[in-house]
Amino acid sequence: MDKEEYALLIQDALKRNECIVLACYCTVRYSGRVESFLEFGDRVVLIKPDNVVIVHQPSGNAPVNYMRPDTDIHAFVKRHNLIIKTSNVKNKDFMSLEIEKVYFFNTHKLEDGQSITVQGTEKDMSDMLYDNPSMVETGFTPVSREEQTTYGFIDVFGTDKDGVLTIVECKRFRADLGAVTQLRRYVEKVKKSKGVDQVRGIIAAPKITGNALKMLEDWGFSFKQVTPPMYLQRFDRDQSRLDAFNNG
Amino acid sequence: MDKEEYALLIQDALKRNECIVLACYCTVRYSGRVESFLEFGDRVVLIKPDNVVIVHQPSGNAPVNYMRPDTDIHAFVKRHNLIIKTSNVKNKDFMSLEIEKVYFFNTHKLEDGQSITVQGTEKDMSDMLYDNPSMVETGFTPVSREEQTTYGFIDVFGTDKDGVLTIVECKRFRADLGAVTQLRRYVEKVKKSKGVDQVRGIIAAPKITGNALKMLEDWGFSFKQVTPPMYLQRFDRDQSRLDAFNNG
DNA sequence: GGGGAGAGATGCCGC
DNA sequence: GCGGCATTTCTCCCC
Repeated sequence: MDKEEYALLIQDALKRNECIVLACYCTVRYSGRVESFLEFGDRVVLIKPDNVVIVHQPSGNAPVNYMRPDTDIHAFVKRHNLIIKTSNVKNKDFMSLEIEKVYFFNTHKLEDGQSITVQGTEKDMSDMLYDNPSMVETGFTPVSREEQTTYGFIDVFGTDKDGVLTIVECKRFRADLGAVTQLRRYVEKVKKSKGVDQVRGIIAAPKITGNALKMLEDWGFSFKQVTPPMYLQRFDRDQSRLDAFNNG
Repeated sequence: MDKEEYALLIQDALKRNECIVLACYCTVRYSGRVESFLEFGDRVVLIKPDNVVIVHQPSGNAPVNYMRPDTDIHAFVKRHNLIIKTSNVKNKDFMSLEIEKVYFFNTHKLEDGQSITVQGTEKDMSDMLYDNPSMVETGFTPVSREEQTTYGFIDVFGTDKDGVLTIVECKRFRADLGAVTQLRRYVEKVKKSKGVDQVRGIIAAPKITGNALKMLEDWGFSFKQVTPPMYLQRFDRDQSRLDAFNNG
């Protein structure tokens, strides 16, 4: 097919708000938060009805270049190549594709009103600790959850068996140095805000890095190993369900 | 086309290591680091030669679900629907698509040995400060860059006009609380490691959040406003080049 | 829109 | 593989 025809097909599809997919041999130039250039090679281009443009190389998880929603998209032929020139003035983003060859091209009207549901997030973990405070330690009594406005985003906030204010910071995977400094900021905020000397800090996570544990102990905080609600449980103790997933 | 045929086409394309793109009406189920489910709707599926699988809804920048490289991919028909079942045992990741209708389908062999080149990263910014130390402050003398092994990843390390050890932490966009705690960790490490009382800390960035600035000053550090090499310069003062970009 | 924090973050580099 | 960190991070939520 002629490149002029592809340019027209893209223009029509954009007008009809269709999704566009093409595979091609092209360069990619981007200018915005950084400047980047990608020499000629084979790529897949996805243009969505909300005017997102995504460019993928044949390998790798992440797109090599992209434009965020509400991008202006123009397709035309210049010097015998198909040009897709995109700009998002609001984001100060610009991307341009120079396409020498189109391998395949398709468009279709796509509609999808569904939203993904996710379970096993950090929020689920803090809910678990709130509902099962003994998982933190004996005598721990939660007072509030997601104390956002006053002290920051404290996951679980309560008192220990001696009535001392205690802040619990949850991490879903592995607590790192950032988690410790985060906890420390909360503890200091609460100390100042409540005017008390003693506020305990606990990190609850399945694991913690060595440096983070050292810094945690240097600051007088402690680590409580907690397995999040469904983290790897399936794989550790319900092999039959795993098999069902594989073969089902 | 029959769903059995699509299953065969996918199997063949996988064998030939081709890139596969399809638009379809499907559900997506994921189980791994979390569990997620997405009800029937229109999506675009991209399968790459390195066995990455990416699922996009018709809107939004990011994929709604994905599988990382080296995923096992199987396509077959079950209960009149096309199933794409993927698993990555190493990552303990599982994703399954149930496809009721295929809108379009394409495969092609794609090859790309190119790598993207990027300018304007934080590394470029620390290079600029290393080469132009007066941008930090008068009398600043860089000693080393990327002091990685001993103290962490210090961007620029040097001495001020009085010979006091000075650590510069660069941020490409806006420095936040995390940047301040990061700087603070470096300063403390260096103090301890070198056995000196006084080590200065400077954050160099185009802007800084209010809370971060307050914490910075509480800790006796300082902020130096630095415009990164090409951040927005094009837009501010070279309108002609911008127009050139827009018009091709 | 700023600001803070999570994310199935990802990806890179160094040890 | 762990660990620390940048990312055109993105996204959500609250102020």
